[in-house]
Amino acid sequence: MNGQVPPQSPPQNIEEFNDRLKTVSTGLPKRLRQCAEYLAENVDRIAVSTVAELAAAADVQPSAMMRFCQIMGFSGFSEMQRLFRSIYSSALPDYSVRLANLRDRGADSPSALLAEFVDAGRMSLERLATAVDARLLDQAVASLASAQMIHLVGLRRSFPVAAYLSYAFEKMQVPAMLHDMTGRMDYRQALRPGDALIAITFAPYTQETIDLALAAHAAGLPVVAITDMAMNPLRVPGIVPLQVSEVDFGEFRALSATLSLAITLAVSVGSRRNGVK
Amino acid sequence: MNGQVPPQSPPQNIEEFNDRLKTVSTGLPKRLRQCAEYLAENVDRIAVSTVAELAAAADVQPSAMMRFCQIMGFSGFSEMQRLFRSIYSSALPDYSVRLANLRDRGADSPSALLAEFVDAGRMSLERLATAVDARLLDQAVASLASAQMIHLVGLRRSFPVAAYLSYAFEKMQVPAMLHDMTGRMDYRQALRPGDALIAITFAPYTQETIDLALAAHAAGLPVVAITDMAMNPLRVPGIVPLQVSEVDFGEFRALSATLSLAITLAVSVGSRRNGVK
DNA sequence: ATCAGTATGGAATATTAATTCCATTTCGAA
DNA sequence: TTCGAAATGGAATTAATATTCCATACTGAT
Repeated sequence: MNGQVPPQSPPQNIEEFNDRLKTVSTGLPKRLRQCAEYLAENVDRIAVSTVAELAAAADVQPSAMMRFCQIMGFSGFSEMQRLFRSIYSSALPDYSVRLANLRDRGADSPSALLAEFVDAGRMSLERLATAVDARLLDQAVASLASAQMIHLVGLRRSFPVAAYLSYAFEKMQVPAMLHDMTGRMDYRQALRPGDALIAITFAPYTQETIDLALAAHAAGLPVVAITDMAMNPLRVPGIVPLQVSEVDFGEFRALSATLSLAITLAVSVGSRRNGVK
Repeated sequence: MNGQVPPQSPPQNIEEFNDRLKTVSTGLPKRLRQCAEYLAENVDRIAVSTVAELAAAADVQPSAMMRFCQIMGFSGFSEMQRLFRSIYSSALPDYSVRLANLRDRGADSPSALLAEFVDAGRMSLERLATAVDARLLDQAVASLASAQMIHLVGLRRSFPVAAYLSYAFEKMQVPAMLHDMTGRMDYRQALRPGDALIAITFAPYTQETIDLALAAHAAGLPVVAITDMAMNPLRVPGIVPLQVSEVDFGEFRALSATLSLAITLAVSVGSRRNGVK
């Protein structure tokens, strides 16, 4: 019954894929139905598996899977996989290129720029939601919740984040001290046993932040680091690393993801301390 | 120096991968460093790309990428990819599913909270993108671009925004002054003809911010107000109102939309001043 | 039970990607 | 400046993977 594949343009996105899956899957013979069912339930595996793997998991022959791909409107498995791979990495198209294009078209009006930042912000938030390590987050909250005083350090680009944390902790009556380095004074003698520290720093890393964080760590205080990449100077054993990769635009980033993470940390610590559920 | 790869067991998970990345990346030659940097920032692409694609994106030859994989302790690219593919299929389906998972971990867990903030942030950004008045934005940029000096005021909850603007302007060498009210001193005599002011305030409005903004306005300076509601104390003729309605969660908000608007303003003003197209 | 039309399994082939190898270039010490 | 070692680019090789093909097994109508 499904021998002849009607010449059809392949699905371009998940919705089209699902639609086609639905319409196609009525009256499919056994093996092809297995394919449909397996793929419907395991959409996320398509991007990272080979036909052979998927076929084995669906308990059919690779050739059956191939036929199914064609019935779905793709030229073959590769084309289908291409769709899912592109969707998967949609969280990171090349922003600088897009922006360059936008500017070349003379569309550098403030509103166009805003659209870019909004977009970048949304992507950053999505990445944060998918990439955050819940275990590390729990760990960070636990170590901060029992601290006598929470020291905050973040300079230059990261200063707003530290400042916001300071505001949030004050609101929740959690003792916190913002090290803003005014007057080049680094109140590091304020770090006392029983305290903890949150350090926020992004490439290019600010030395003062690193120094204070390492000093606290050396003194045996719990340290939580909010940073960007995997390779950063605060990646040392014992420091809880919370990684945020903000999609940025040139030298600037909107800090959406970073602030969301920070506020989460603050509220979690605050409610745990105050016994609020 | 990196010719001989010490026989080493390959990283088994992201943590180990990151650790190894860190230790390895000191004193790497040019091309290999490019690999390290690219991969560090694009970890999520590894699962769904070919060596050739990654190499091209990192602007190196495939063989360089292969060498890097070996330095990382893998037998080759395939083994490294295997690690990321296995993590992918277990850890993250799609974003919305992931959010649901985060929430499922218990209502008061940090991860659940993070999901809420991420969601709130996204909604705020969407609203901002659709609700912003392009004309007012243009007007704000125009009046700021010609100012001699830009004064910034935002206290308490809004302070991080003012601080970030201050950072951004400094980066772009636009003269700006952050009125942070330390020591309860309000340098209002610093407001001079030819200057302009950006005031950021949200309900409950901080009196000092209002005062300074009104003083500037009375002195005939252009004033741009970043605020929430339509009815706010700065809604007076002559003050350019930029409205942001941040969706908040509990008592706190992540400021995603506000910061995006702020950074847009800063970059627009900066590039108009510096004549950058 | 027989036949025509499908469906299926599995091996054969074509394609694409990973990996290696080596000639050439670059870098740094003498 | 010269030499040797390390790094690099790119082509050649090898391995893996997708895709096709066809002989065989079903299925259901007569």
